[in-house]
Amino acid sequence: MEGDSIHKYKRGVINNFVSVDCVIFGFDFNRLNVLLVDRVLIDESTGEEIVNDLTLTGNHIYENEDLDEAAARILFDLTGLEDIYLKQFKAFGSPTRISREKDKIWLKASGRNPEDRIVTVGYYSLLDIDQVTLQWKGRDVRWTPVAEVTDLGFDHVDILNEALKELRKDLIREPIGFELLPEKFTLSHLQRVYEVILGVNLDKRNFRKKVARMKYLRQLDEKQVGVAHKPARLYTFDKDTYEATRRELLDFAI
Amino acid sequence: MEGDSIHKYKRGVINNFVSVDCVIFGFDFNRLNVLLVDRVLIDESTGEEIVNDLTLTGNHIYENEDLDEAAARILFDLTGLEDIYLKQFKAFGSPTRISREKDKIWLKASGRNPEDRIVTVGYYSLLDIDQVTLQWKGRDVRWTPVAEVTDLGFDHVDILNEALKELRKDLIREPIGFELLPEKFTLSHLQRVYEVILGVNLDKRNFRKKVARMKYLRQLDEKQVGVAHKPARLYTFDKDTYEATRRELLDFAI
DNA sequence: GCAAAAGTGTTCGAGCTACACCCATGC
DNA sequence: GCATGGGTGTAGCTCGAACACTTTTGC
Repeated sequence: MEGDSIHKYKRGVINNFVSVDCVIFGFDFNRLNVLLVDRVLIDESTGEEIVNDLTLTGNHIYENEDLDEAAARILFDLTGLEDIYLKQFKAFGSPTRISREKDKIWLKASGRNPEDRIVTVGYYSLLDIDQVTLQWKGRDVRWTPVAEVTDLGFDHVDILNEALKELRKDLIREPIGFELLPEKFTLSHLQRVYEVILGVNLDKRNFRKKVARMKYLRQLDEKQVGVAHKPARLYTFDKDTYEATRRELLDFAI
Repeated sequence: MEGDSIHKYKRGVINNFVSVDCVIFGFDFNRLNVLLVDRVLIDESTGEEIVNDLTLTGNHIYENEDLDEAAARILFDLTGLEDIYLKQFKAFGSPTRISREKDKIWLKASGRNPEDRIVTVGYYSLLDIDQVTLQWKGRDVRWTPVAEVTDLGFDHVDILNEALKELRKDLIREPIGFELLPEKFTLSHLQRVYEVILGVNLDKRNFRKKVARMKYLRQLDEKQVGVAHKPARLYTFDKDTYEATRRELLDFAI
């Protein structure tokens, strides 16, 4: 996997002034989760933990690499996945982004100058939670329910919150919910995606009537197997149908 | 005005790696326009024009300045206006953003290294076209109909197109159309904003029924004066009512 | 046979679409 | 008095909201 990555993605001279941070969302049918990496720094002499918290996954860009490429590279390094839903949502450039002591200590220990001004570009990603390799540059990676995230390194709580806002907006307007599910999914699972992320309860019958109108959600001749209840029909997203039937200008709301 | 600007906005050490570009939209009841600045370079010895085209307005950020501040500063320098609708819409970071010969010549003449990698953050702005001072750093500034823009310096055509896409999306979803109009406006003018930007024809009666439902568009006890037809009632946007009555989750569309 | 989730129809009201004529003003 | 845009209502249809019961499977 790492070998592929080295060939597939450009590596080159690091740009020290611009980075990309990825907010990677996964869904476990009960909660929305975000992929975070452990940030641990131990004092060599005393054995004391100086830093021990979590961050998003991010990286400086390479000089020969576009922003979208950098985000795809980070996502690939972290998950081994490609062709994943990935969207740039906001650039963060406050001059005081890095002001907490532990962030400065961490940067110094990583051979960086904590006084450097770094502008970071945020991407969020949606993927099927069951496909991920939880390893990144020797650091532990873990899924954490978004609702339980309280503090993160750097300004990553801000970045996560902005990603969430954008995700909620996009989820309402564009068909992306199933990006968090396996390729074949049930309508109940899809409904859960909307309920959990938007924090609402939806009526099952009304939801299904709505789906029936979306021709691009295609019913398959397959059912769930091995479940202790009436097995549900499986659906899939049909991209061609979506492209063909999407109405460019829906209603507008002033 | 310039004096104010120097006091109001931070000036400091320039960050050479990140810039902000502003796509400033104005509306003249027939067309959507964008504010562009002339880029002219004349060979001192021969008197020959080496470069003569147009660009968006942009600038490097200062080290002590946030991205939003930089955008507001640029907008202020260019228009003398503050508290104007301004929205970050996308970061542009292709390593080949600056590859055309005339862009390199221009940068060299401005004392920059054209091989430097610069990531730029795009903002778009909506304002009343009649309030603008058309002067910027000694360069001529002009309103140009968006439909007539064919080529611009650097990658500014890409930036403009992305801004337009974002504007159209936002216009449908959020009440921002009147940002392009004077504080008091008629419903016909508002309707024109939607028609021109979205490229559609709207029914006058249906449009007005819709507006009647939006309590935040408040009818004033004032009418147009000096027009050669029945004078129209004036409306204004009531921000408090908007904040109070906005429904956070409208309908969702899968 | 029981626990668990799948699947299905109707009624009501709000809002979208389409469509045509009279009104107030300046010149 | 005429040219110009302002201002208004109705009918049909689609879609959203609310609401309860039967079906199929594993155990």
